[in-house]
Amino acid sequence: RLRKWQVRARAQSSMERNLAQAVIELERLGAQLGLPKAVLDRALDIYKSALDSNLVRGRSIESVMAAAVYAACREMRLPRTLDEIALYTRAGRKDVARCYRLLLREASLKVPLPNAADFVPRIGSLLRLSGATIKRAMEIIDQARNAGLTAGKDPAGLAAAAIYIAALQNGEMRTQKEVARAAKVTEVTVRNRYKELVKKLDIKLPVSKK
Amino acid sequence: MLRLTRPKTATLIFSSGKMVCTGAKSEAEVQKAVKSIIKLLKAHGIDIKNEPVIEVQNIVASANLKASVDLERAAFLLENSMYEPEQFPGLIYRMQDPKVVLLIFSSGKVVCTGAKKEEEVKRAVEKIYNILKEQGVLVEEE
DNA sequence: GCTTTAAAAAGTAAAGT
DNA sequence: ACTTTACTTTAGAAAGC
Repeated sequence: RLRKWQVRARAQSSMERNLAQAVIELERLGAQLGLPKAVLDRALDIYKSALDSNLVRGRSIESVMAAAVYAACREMRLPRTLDEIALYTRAGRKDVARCYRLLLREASLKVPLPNAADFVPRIGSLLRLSGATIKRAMEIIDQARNAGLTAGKDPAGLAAAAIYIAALQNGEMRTQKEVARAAKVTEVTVRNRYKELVKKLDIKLPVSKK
Repeated sequence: MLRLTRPKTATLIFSSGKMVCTGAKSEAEVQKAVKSIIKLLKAHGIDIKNEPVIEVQNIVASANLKASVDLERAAFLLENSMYEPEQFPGLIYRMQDPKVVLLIFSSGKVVCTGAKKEEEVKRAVEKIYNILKEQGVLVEEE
């Protein structure tokens, strides 16, 4: 009986130690990514459930926490790409992605599909665009979705293209390079998405150059 | 661990005598590849007395459903699926009956992997086609 | 668990013209 | 801008780390 008690105490203390380090990791990630407290709280909850499902065994606290943060961001529709989060962790994005898949399967976590519109506000504010342009970009994304042009495409790339078009239409032109940098995708991706949107949604552009 | 290429295959050869042959398009191609490898080994003074026992471990096949797929709805409706367009454009569907994994794309193209028999591939492709059709996520065109 | 091998799908990326 | 090469995902076996 004493043995049983000791085993339980040992397990509990190791869990507490793990959690304590995880919180330190969470605070570091949260500060570097500039995430609101609500997201961090949710990430901690996800991490705790992962801990209870023993899925942290054998992998780094760092990657599991990064995966939990990514999941929390998606749940709260606060766009952060997996690569962005992986940038601040020692483990590579491959490891974080693996932990994220583990959370989905083993911890039966349900995360909503990423919506390109969720990326618009942040990209828009980085480019100091007006509310009207941001609204317009979201409308374009809605149209694209209804036209079935979003399947399989990177939401960040779609958001970037929609913003590029909206800005052009509202006379707040930003270069493809600027938009690409803000959205963290390449110029080529912005260009490809932009061309497809203009063609298939027959969007008319103001005095265009090419 | 050596690597050779002949009839468009790559083979890993282990000291135990076991080999892993990949890249062949048919079982007949595997037979040809294994025979030529044995011939090659013998030519280099390595004797092989037993006949090779060949087992198919995995078949990778591509198919075309000839209809586009609404991946967002499919991801929502299918239980064993994973769709993360941020990381990969295809929907990953783990089928239990023929135990295979299917990568489903919005174009209607499909990749089936994990099967050990051609018949399983056919069954799996027909099965997802019907599942997708019943779920109303197939947009027949053409 | 990781490593190596091959192939397909579609998207994104990077480098060289 | 276009092209080429390459990497993302999936499965499976082998033997060793």
